[in-house]
Amino acid sequence: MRLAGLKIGVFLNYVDKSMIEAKDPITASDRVLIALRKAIVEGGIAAGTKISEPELAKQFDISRAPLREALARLERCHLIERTPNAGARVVKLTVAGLKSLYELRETLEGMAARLAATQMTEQEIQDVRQLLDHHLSTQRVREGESYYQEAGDVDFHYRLILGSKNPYLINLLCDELYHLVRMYRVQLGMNGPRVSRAFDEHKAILNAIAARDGELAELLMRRHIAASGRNIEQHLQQGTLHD
Amino acid sequence: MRLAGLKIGVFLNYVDKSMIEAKDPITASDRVLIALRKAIVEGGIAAGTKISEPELAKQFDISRAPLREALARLERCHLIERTPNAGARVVKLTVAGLKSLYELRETLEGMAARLAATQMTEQEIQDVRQLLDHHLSTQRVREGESYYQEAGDVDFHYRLILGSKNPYLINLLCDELYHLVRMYRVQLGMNGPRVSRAFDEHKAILNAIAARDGELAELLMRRHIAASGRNIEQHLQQGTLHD
DNA sequence: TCTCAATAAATTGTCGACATAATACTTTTG
DNA sequence: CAAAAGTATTATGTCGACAATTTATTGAGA
Repeated sequence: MRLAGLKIGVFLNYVDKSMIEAKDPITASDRVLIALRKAIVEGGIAAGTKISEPELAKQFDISRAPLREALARLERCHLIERTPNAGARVVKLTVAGLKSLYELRETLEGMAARLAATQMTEQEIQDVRQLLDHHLSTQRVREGESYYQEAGDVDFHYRLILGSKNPYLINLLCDELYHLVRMYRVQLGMNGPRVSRAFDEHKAILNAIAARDGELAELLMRRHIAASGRNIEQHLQQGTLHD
Repeated sequence: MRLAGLKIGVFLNYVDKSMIEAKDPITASDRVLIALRKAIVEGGIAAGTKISEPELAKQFDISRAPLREALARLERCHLIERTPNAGARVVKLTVAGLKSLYELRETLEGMAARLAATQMTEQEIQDVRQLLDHHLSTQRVREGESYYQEAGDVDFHYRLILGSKNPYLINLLCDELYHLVRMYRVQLGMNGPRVSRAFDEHKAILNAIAARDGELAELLMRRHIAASGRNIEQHLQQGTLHD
């Protein structure tokens, strides 16, 4: 399964084995990457913590070689920051960082929605519609079930991004930016009342795509992302995490 | 020198020592990264070539450890593609890849111009204006001098990107996408007649920014990028590089 | 007591070698 | 002769150890 020059293996980074069949012989580097990423995103390793290579290597019972490769990939996702000859630290969650991140995400997912309106096949659109209906009926979205909160929202955005058919954009959103976005959401306990409203917004976006109206799809997606960003920003400002 | 959470060391990837003072104690990995990147971008290592780790390590007289780190960073720039347990290959230049790349670049640099219109200081705008005037008078742009072709165009875009003040966007355009863009331009011998016209477009974009008109700046920048992309696409289609 | 220099400890960057998986080649079989 | 299976070779992934640099600690001097 290929996609215009980018192998599907790229999406191994996206969501754990559930959505994409995991590649069987996961290398040791991949294993610690997934474990470390989960720990960082979910706060198991606190934001701002210094990363100790010898300590982590011993903890995962591997050499420093595959660990360093995993760290390189974490840096690529902006989850850690490395300084030459000094070491790595887990990123801090800041208001300025969140704004910059969502500013970029708004543009990129808006672009994805616009492209999806012209690039998605009727079948793909139909599948997403079925996905939304399924979430609505089965998961009791309007009551704020956690399933939709997590996987449902992810799945919807995921399909539209893939629908753009632009491999660079896909790689960017699914691999390099998604985990940091999720880190903000998870560590700030995003279970807000926005869930049900987000569902309606998803439907509106899909309708625009089905109508092949790229401009409208982009506009609605940008608003959708912006609203989500403001929602997180509120939690971040009134939380304990300052600057 | 910091910039809202991203160290300036990031820009070491951008253009060799000329524009940003190079960090004195370059690590061995950095050295081979710069050398390899130059070789790939300029065609010294042909597109599509299989990368042999032992061979390159011997060639640069280093171990495989720093070489592999350099390769990881090259993959980050989309200059090579790695498959687990198989190896790495230099990317191929394709029409589809070029379109996807410029589709993304159009969006991102448009965003940069829009943000620059509100984020750049009057001093920074003045500096860019001075830069353009200097290029016009000294380098005889209108006759198609190669200096403007290379460094001048780079420098203009570079300053606007920095002017966006968005560290993620800056990192993306300057580190991850720029070298691949340059690879297309260099390997297709872009010395076209677009040079003088590009200069006028630069002036128009800067005027919009100076007027703090973000929407116009974005629109003009998008057209500017799109025209450049079409220009390269023509060379690519009629060249020897098919598919 | 505070500041600065010198030393000591720890960490990162690099090296050479081994284990495992992929590729190329040879041999066997239909 | 073609195709498939088995073997041989090469390359990638991983390991433990050394060198160079940074950070922490100690000591000296004002």
